[in-house]
Amino acid sequence: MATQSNTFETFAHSVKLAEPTSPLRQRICELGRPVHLAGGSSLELEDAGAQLVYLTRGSTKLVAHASEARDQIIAFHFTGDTYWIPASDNYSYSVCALGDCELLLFPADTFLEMAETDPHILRGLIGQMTDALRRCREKAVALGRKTASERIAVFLLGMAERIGTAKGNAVVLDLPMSRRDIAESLGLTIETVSRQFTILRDAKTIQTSGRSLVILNDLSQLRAQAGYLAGTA
Amino acid sequence: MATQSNTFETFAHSVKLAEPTSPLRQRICELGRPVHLAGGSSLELEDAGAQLVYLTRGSTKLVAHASEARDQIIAFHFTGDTYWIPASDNYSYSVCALGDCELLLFPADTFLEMAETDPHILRGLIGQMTDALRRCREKAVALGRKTASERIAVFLLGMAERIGTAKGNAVVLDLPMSRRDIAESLGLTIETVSRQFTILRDAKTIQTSGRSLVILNDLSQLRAQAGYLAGTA
DNA sequence: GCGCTGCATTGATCTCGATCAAGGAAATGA
DNA sequence: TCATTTCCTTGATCGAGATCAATGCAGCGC
Repeated sequence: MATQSNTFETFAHSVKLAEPTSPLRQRICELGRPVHLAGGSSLELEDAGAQLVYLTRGSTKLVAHASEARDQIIAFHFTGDTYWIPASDNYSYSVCALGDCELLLFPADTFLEMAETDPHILRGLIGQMTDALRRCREKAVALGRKTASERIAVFLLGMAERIGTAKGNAVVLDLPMSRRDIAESLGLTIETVSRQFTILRDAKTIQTSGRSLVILNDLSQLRAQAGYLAGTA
Repeated sequence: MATQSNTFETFAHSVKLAEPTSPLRQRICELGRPVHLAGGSSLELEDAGAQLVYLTRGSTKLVAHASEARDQIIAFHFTGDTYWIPASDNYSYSVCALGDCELLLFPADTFLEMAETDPHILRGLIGQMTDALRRCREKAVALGRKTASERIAVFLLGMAERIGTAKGNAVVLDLPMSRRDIAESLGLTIETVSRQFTILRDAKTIQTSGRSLVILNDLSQLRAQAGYLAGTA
């Protein structure tokens, strides 16, 4: 069907697969399992090893499950992102849809085996991974050394960059994740997140409307609050 | 000189470079800059872009500098490790020697350009990066969701795996990093780290001798304290 | 419309780890 | 050997954010 071939189309473009006629490309596309995930539902992998995901449409959260009811959201992903789900080790990992999603799922080891001969794909993957690593390291700094208000500023700026739409000097954000998700991503509680939003609202740095709409009125204020190294653009 | 050629030798082995006669291998080895770092001294990169490091001998810490005097140690590395130093973005990064070190420094972009045609090397790099990413994600869980005592347990178990030597049921650790380093790696203060060591010592879970020697007497106790997912080996 | 349910906000209190402040032990150098 | 410095440990206090507890509000089915 049309949607499905489109799925492979955009994926092929994203990882720089060879032209459509290439046998490698065909083999890889056959490997990919298209999955539809309804909002709120999650992909439990039951120790199937590391997976490579291409997110065709929608937003997901990558969650690490620690002991008890303590989850840490490792990363959010949006339409067009390619990312790894690690095999479960000390924690188990799952992907959860924030809204309805379409994704392509590849067993990472088989994918790599197939791609072994194609430097283009490998190079593309390395790019994806350096990106993921950079983001994860920045997250580690935030979780290890930042206050609640700094973490919120970092979060909002990060979201602005990835899913914000400019509107004059302001940026409009339609957040697909709940307050709980934000809290679990930032190592805080829902209440703290909510209080920080209130503070920013009172300071006119942001406006909110309903549960998901946030307007960032003062980006430079947010940057000043983010605790970034002075003199960084 | 002998040491230097050994340096390249072990590096070539680590990233699966082709046999010694290969011209690519020669070019890559010429690209690598051997650096000696005295204990405590650090490699400031002054925004020279991302770097690839091969640590021939010694231990290093990879530090992210956030605003003011707040540093977060992203990772420790030991003899034989290959790792990326990200280009500075919102934070600046530096590598600091915990003791005397020998390392090989490559500009990441040039290295990748050269390696572009060699699937073996690319594949090796992907392996390194998935490892780094897994560790960084586990660190994010620890920093975001774990108590001080859990973090210490995670740290000790991690070190045991990487640089511990088994001694019967116990593991002997000769930690190359200071309490301050441990604190900066775990998002805690020196005092808290010290207190947690004292608690573990009082519980006979560990013994210490001098500043750097730690003996882990009860690994299963540490594992139980680490807050790992139940039922994980 | 109305009531139900789940999410978000706000307030009161508590707690873990940070901060402040001394001591004590180990490495370093004369 | 002793002095100096640096690092580590221990104690007392403080505070940011967690926890506990309502209350408010948005979305949804009826």
